Amino acid sequence: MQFNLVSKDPKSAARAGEITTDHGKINTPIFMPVGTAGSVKGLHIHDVKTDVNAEIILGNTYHLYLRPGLDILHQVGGLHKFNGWDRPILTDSGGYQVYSLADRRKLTREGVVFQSHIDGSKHQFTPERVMDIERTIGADIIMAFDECTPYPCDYKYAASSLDITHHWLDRCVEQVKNTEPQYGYNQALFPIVQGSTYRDLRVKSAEYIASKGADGNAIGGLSVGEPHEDMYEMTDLVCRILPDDKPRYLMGVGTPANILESIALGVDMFDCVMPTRNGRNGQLFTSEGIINIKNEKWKDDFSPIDPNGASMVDQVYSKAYLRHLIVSKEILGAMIASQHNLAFYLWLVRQAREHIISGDFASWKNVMAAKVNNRL
RNA sequence: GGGGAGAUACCGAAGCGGUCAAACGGGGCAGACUGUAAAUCUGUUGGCUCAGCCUUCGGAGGUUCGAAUCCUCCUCUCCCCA
Repeated sequence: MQFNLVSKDPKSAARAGEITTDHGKINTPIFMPVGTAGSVKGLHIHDVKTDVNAEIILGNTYHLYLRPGLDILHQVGGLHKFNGWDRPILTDSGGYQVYSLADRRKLTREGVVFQSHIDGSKHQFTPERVMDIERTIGADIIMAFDECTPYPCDYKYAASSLDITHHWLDRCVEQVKNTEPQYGYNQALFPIVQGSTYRDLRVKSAEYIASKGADGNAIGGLSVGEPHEDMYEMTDLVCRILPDDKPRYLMGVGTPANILESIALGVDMFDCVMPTRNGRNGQLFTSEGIINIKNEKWKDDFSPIDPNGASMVDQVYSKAYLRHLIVSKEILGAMIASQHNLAFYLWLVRQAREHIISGDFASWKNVMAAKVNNRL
């Protein structure tokens, strides 16, 4: 994997770049649709590619390991072959499930024992095991196994958790070094900075992660309920330490405004379930602001979902029709809303990239960040 | 013509003398959702000058300290028999 910086914004830390993988190039800053179980919920892979114009999508190690399981993924030749997506894929390691499934797992320095949310069966995830699983899934970018700490998180816990995450990272690096990709293309390991909302822990972690010389670096443990100011403060702090010539990935972020602000701090990659999950629940993100399409006021608004929208669905369907579909719990409603939101997110990061290259990102960002936060 | 059952808030449906402005569903309205245990979850849903008051359980009377709940008549629905 390679990263080339294309352009830097003179008035902020924003940059435009290009990641090259064996499955093609990724223009940064980029938003990566989340496809936890091997599918971007509600969308055909064809639409993710040609309508949303996604350049890379996510898969999840924990979920894919449980279902369909490694046998199937190995038989078919990896996730790309399985779901038909021939562009880059990134897999999260299950570190987020250490957080979100906290009441069904036991964490030790050795690893984590999960109780499956599907059938209750027990499974052990160690850094070595997770690397093996990510090898079998076959993503282009594989995430180190970490603990995403909750918020709030007391200092003592955050510090000891960080120590474990760093220890696990060493083991991930070692395991990746000692194993080969299974399908003939390369896999890049991204380590993850943790440290909750504590400056000294974040600095310590960022310095440690930077010292590993990975192809790209991630910032985790944010957007878990902390105030936005804390999230930006930590992101800023960490971005100043992580190497400039490697992509920076802010995990799990976020709202359109979060993404714009974080790009300004030097982040290159994002992922979030928000466009799909919130879309299914009737929340639309548009260039003019946020719409709760379930609200009564849209019932007779026959204008396009988003007149400036980048997706086919924006032109074809009206707000009133989409409201009807969502309110009626029609599957198509969830599909349209998800597709619209993802297309908007991808449009937004493409715009950001263009403005970084043209040199007016900072001023554009300030206007746009306010606009996308409007409640319509 | 004869016999029986029933009418409760937007809808369905509990309640069968006080703790009932009335359970529970649905619908309506609003909110939440950030590396997806989420096509999920939460709040609210008679009115008002709102820790109190007013009007409500088909209609009109009545019994009672007190009625959605008991009695009488009326209106309307549904079922069975002829």
